[in-house]
Amino acid sequence: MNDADQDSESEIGTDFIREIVREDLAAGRYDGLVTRFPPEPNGYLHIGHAKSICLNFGIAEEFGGRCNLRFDDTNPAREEQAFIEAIKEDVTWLGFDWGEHLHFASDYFEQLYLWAEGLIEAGKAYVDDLPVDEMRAYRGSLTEAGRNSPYRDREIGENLDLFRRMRAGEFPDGARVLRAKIDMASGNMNLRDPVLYRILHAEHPRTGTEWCIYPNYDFAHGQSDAIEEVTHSLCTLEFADHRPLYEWLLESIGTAIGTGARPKQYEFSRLNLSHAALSKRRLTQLVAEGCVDGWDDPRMPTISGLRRRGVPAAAVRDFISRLAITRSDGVVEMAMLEHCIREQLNQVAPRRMAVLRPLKVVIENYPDDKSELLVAQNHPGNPDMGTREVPFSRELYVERDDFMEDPPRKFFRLGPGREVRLRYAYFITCKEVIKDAGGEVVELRCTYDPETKGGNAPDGRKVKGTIHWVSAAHAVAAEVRLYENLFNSEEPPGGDEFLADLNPGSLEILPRVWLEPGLAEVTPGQTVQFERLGYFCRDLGASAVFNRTLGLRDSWAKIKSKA
RNA sequence: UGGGGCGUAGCCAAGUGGUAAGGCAACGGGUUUUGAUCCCGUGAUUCGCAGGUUCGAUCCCUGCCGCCCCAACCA
Repeated sequence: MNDADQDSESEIGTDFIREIVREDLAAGRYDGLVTRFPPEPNGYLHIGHAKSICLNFGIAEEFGGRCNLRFDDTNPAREEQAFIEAIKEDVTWLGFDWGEHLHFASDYFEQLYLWAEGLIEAGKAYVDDLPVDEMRAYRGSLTEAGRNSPYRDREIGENLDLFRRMRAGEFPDGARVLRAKIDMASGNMNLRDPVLYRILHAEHPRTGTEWCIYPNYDFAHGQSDAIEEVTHSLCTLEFADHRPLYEWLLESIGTAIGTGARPKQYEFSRLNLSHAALSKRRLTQLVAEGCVDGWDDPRMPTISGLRRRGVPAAAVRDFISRLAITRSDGVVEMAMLEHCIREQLNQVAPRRMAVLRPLKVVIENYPDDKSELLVAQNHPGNPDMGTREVPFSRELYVERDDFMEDPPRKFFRLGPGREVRLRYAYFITCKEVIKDAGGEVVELRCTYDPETKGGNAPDGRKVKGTIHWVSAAHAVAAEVRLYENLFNSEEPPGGDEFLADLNPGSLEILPRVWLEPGLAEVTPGQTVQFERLGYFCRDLGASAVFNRTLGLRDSWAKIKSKA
């Protein structure tokens, strides 16, 4: 092995799943490595799914295997074609490619059905007529064993006949189900004769009305894995209790892949993010109740929401790569994600100037009819990104927060009599504060020092503060949307109470902000840094709207709050 | 009176019979025409608790405590 190989080897994680994959491959237990990402198309993908996507596709890449995109579309009552399309778009945006391996559990309905008949013939499955509530009662409880259904010992012939008639559409929804015959006294509820097929006269997005019985998750998942020759079936912890059933079914059906081995299921803990809700149920509710603008609202933790917010896919991938794949559950702080976003954007976002909350400044000693173009760097840390010209004139806008009439200690910005630097322009000194009848500051009269053009004083005099600005006559108006966490609590409460925890200030709209003229050219989806303010992304839809991806770290805010 | 998991700093975690990596956050300091970036520095006498085995335990054993998941014809 050469150095390069060792380097790439060391980049592969050492989590327990990769450890298992490494061993299985070294021991030759499989012909190759196959993983799969298996979403149900009943909603949009969120950042928790990104963890699974990065894990499954990542492992496939690292070990020279492949990862299938498989839609687990076994419940037509909740699934839609639109979700299928959205999910494909999100996986692609994240940077992964399933190649030829786009699959659907519904592709296997016929095979699954045949296997079900096989199970009946082997005396391992039966048709049960118990109504739902009775079946629940027969199932027992967490501490009490269940009882056998009175239909459990039907003849194989009768079971086969009934199951075929279920398929033929002779019975209404809910009339009967097909159950595996395992053990009604098992401590594992999943083994108390789990339902395998239910009657559902619903139109399926892909198979239409061809079927009126559908396999459920347990009967479809493992077998689909086997059909696709998946070697390592990775899922989240809540499915750990299903593993014995997963294995029982593959064993009973007798499927095997490659060298005769079977797919194996491994579980890892799901991602929880602070100040957010990461379950499809809750996200669906937020959309349905109009708490947000839709699945791609920039406040949503969905992949499409992050995208619209201006978060680069690379930042999401980096975030996921810093997470560990373990079996312990916890809550990852939003600050971790924010760090990854800033780190990424800091490198790639061109710098621009924009004033969000304008305060007019008049430079009294600057000629009324004059304007000039000043050179500004597009990225101080990366000269390769070049420079641009920004217009300067007598009347400007600066940020209201950059002026204080009675500045506290450590405030380095504008105040009566103070001198500051206008970024890439001149030093200016505040000479007079103009207020309206209500005592509100509405304008600052200042003077500039022509000798300081570009931002440096020939006499070597220093200035503590540098503020951004925009020329009033040349500025372009736009709307800016400021986003904060959707929830106040680190961990929003369960049930429906999570809605009460919604942050009412999660969206603030600034209808009229002023941008330096060049900003009119930014294309939808492009992110720039408004200097000293944060990263802003031109909205995908509305024109002249910028979404704030994230503010810059603000140590002044800390100093101020301590004082 | 069930079954399955998990407990290492505020958060995410590595580690493993030989004396606790790293990242995020926080807090100091330096550089700076973004109070940004960047750079440097600061944290566990201790690994849920209590016993035991051992020359030595976070790692092995026993007991206890705490947290998560499971009783859809959802996935």
